[in-house]
Amino acid sequence: MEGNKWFDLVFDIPAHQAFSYRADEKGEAAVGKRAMVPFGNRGRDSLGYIIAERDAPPADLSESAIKSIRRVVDAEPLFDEQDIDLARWLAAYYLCGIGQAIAAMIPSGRRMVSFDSFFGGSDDIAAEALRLSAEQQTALDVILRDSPATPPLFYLYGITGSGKTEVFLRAAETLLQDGKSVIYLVPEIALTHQMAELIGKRFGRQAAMLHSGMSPGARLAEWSRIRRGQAPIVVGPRSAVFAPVRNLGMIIIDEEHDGSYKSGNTPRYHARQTAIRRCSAEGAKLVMGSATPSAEAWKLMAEGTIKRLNLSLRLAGGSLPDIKPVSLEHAEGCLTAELKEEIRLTARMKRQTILFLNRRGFAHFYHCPSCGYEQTCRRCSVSLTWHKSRGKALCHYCGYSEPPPAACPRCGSLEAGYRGFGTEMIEEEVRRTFPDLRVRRADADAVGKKGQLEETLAMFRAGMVDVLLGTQMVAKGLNFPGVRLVGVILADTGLHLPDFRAAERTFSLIVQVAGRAGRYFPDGKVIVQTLRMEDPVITRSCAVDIEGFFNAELAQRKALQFPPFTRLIRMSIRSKDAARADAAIKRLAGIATSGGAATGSTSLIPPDADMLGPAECPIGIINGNHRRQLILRGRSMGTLHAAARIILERYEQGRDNRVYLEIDVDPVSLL
DNA sequence: AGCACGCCGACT
DNA sequence: GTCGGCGTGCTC
Repeated sequence: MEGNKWFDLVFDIPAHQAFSYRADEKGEAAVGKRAMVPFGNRGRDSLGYIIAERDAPPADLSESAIKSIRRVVDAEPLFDEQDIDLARWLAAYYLCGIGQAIAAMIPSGRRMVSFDSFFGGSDDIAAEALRLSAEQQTALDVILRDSPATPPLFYLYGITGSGKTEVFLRAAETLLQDGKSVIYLVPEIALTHQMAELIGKRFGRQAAMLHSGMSPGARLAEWSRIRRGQAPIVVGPRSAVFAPVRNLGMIIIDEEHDGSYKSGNTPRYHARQTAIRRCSAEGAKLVMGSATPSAEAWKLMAEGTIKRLNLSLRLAGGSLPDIKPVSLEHAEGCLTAELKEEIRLTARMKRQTILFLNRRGFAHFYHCPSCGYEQTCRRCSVSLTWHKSRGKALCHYCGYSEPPPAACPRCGSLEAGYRGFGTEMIEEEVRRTFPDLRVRRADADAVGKKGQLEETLAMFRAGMVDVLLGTQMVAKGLNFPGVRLVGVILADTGLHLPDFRAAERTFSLIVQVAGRAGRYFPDGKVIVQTLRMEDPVITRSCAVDIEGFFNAELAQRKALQFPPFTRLIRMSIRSKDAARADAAIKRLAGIATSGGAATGSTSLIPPDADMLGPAECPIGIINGNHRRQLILRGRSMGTLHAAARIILERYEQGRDNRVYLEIDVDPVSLL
């Protein structure tokens, strides 16, 4: 009948199918809009994404079974065919529902909210008169040249301070002049602001920012502005890879090695992988950059798939700081004599110190020397962490706490106590050793309150703090001109983690932290304290020998058949009930190796692949959830995908409702 | 993912 | 007799 329309909708559920609905009465429905519809037995209407229009209802459905769209949410579409295409790819690659993929791509705000644009709507654009160095100019020329590769992949490889950002911005300017759009991805930290400020100055109102701290309504407003073509350059963290720019010319991935480019929840997409796909579908270039590339990128550069562009000089006149490994073996506390001496010297020079503590792994745990007892969380099986200010031992995964034991609970020894290095303990030792210095701590505990981190960093930048003590968050990308000394309290924490990327992460962390020192002066100094002076990861990171590190690391990965030489799909099971978790992972493994009990057929694992596990996860219990995992490992993602799809399909029939299955394609951490 | 349906055991 | 835990299956 003329005027009658039907639409296919998808929902944010694991199901891999669309549902057909009759058009709404007002006739506002259209592909790309969201709509409220009755769905299943749910009490209230569900939010669906309209992905297709049709002239007739599906043949296999009776007319009466089809419900109508109740209300259309959006006045204008939020996504188009190209976006739906990308969602289909995401769903197929990351093994999730199409609706889940769309939901991850689209802002969640229901109504647009006007907000103070970060850029203040200014039109005056600061013209950078800076001349590029020869290296920068060469890199820029290569990036802008037509390339036959699809997509063209480039990597600005250079030490911190070598001027990567300027090359990115120049390339962006040129593309914008050609009427193209640019997406500039940054890691998910304070860096977004720093970068946004720079880009706001440079591009004025043409720039848009999609920040995780924005309200859903503000995000939606910015999204619409981008979609209308009013902001051809977009800055943001990983989700900005979905920014609805028109005529995409280039995606930039700054600090490519950063772990925050991989999503931690479904769909667990990687912004790099997604960017490659987008660039290839839309004919755009992909330009990445870092001083410490990921192993994946390094291998692709070695093979020539990614064109490597070297930036070797520090522009501000500073040179790479001297990085000195120092043994912590015979130190009394957690500060070696060398480090203390340098802190003193730095203070006398009226300059600043950053002390970096990598807390992961085994920092500050309760240990009994006579019987070996360790105080661990009864729900999470990890060591409890001693927090002196609260007078409690805390679990870092679930928040469980216990009072400190007076004596060893198992053998009664009075020699038991807390060992290791926590930020609090170091803070105390630094304050005790240097009573006249102004010390501030920046870690997850100290920045609990909103704006406290910003305040601490602002004070540090303004020179009101002499020693900044902190974890990862002080390591990344922040530039403090007054810093002379960086001290790494214990470099080898994390090297013992049961994860094949432990060495890569430790290496890159040390090099990145070292880059914080002496960016603007030639006298930067880095002290790396370690209990493993001979460990090649430590010695090579102190020598900033990336070549040497990756030669060894990639040889190791190849020998052990780990990425980037293989691909992984991790399937993990989570349940409050240990027996259920065991049963579920066993069933999953059974399906993989024998096709499932019912069929009795042969293994679903492809000939060029194998299965690791099933096993308890390295952290066996988190928040009362028992965790099990198995890993499919193979040479090609194509065959792995095919196998995983069949395994999951069979697993779905007759699954236990109190068990959760999570799929991680290309997992970045196995913890 | 929700959520209802329908099936068995143990309680006011 | 019914309340309620738990497996099963569907959602246009």
